[in-house]
Amino acid sequence: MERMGTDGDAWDAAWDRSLWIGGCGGAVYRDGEDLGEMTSLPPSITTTDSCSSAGDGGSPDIPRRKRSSKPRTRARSPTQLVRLRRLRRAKANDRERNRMHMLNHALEKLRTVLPAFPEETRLTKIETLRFANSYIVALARTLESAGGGGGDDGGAGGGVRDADGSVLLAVGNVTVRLGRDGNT
DNA sequence: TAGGCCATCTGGTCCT
DNA sequence: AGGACCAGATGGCCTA
Repeated sequence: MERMGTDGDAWDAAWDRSLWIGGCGGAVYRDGEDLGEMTSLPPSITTTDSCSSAGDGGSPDIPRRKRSSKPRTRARSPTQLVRLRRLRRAKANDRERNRMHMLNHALEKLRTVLPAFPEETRLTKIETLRFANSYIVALARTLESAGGGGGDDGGAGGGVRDADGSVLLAVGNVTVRLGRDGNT
């Protein structure tokens, strides 16, 4: 499997140009699984017969209403049902893939607004979320203390003003320096 | 080699 | 019926 880089502008460009898989054609079945050989269908897939009995009145005690000339669902052969199920799965996989890509894209954006780390130490997903949380708390504390407020719940630390006017923020076990112009 | 991280597939559930 | 969201399973890649 090819691993896709998720950094910044190139990713954005690819995303904007919709280069991501645009259909179900690319789906790969694990271990060459062939659903065509399935002998039973999941409960969610019902045959036309069962649908029609339920839909037309349910219990056998109740007199059946006159059948509409147009069936609610088209009759499908088992082969057609298997194909339909495969198609739906492939489409669901595609959507799920895109959903995760969007999630990763958002995570990548979040990384860019967090204080920079050396290139080699790219934050993992969980680290990014935790650090973002601590960072926000620390920034909020700094704002609060700048406005004369107080309060402390033992989480990320507040800011300490440096000699040159920049603010030192304790975010977890990392100290971040915010310059007077707001840069880190 | 074990363990961490990640992408992907999958089935279930809820909602429209 | 179909889409969104979620969590578990699986397998690949990388590093200590």
